[in-house]
Amino acid sequence: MIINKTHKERLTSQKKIILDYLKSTKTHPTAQEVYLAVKKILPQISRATVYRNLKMLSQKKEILEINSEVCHFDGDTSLHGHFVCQKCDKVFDINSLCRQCKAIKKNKIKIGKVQSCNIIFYGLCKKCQKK
Amino acid sequence: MIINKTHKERLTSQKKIILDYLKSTKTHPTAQEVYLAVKKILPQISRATVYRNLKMLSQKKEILEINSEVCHFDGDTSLHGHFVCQKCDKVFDINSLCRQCKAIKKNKIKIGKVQSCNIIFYGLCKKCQKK
DNA sequence: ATCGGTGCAAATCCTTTGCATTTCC
DNA sequence: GGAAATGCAAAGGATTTGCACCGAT
Repeated sequence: MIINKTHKERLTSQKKIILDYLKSTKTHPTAQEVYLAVKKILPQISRATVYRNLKMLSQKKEILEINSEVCHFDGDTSLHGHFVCQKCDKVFDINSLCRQCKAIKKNKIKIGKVQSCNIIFYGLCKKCQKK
Repeated sequence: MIINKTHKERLTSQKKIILDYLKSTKTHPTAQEVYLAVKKILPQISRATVYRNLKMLSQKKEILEINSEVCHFDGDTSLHGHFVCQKCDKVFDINSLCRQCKAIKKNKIKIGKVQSCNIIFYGLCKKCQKK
């Protein structure tokens, strides 16, 4: 007799704090920045745990991975684009996305089934332009 | 008296072959794949040279960097998007980009000056869906 | 002849993994 | 109590760098 084991995921304090941090910030932190921020609350946390949780959370679409040159994370999973400054490496939200990108996101494409997207513009932010 | 030195870039056979390869293929190769392909023509080439040239060429916008989970390169620098299959890691071109993305690409944005963009959709390609 | 580019090997950086231990349900 | 998650340290993989030599202009 085969028993259907339900491998249930557990909510550890580490995971909760990582997710809370990402939902509360708008800075689009890197894995390293998440690690440092969470370390202030849980000083004994290891990088491995942060990486494992970030990977799991983005697989389950609870957070968004922004694959620019260095990977950033976003707790806001609504459809929006990003602007990355090539000088200061800051990430900004771009909320005005057109119908066509939204249509592609919603599977309206011949190539395959779309699950997520990354719309990134690179350039110099206002602040860095003035320097 | 200050002499304006013109640090002139040289066209080495290595750089030419790397660029030719990228312009001739539509497979969006990774750095490793470029290395292997170019190695067939120039067996003594080193990875360092490939990395150095790829970086230089994309900085000068002669090629395009596609920052998905693993970085791919594209010799076609015209404005277009990509679809990356999360199973087979193949990259497909998406040529229908919306007016708004084109407008953003053309600097019409408050956040800063746009220099390049990366529009990537992730999902399963037709072939992998059938498996 | 100059000095930018190359090849090599070592260094670095980011991320993953194996394993003993802890902790959530 | 038992599986899932953690912390640690070590491994892995991709990319960069230092340096002596080579070769394009």
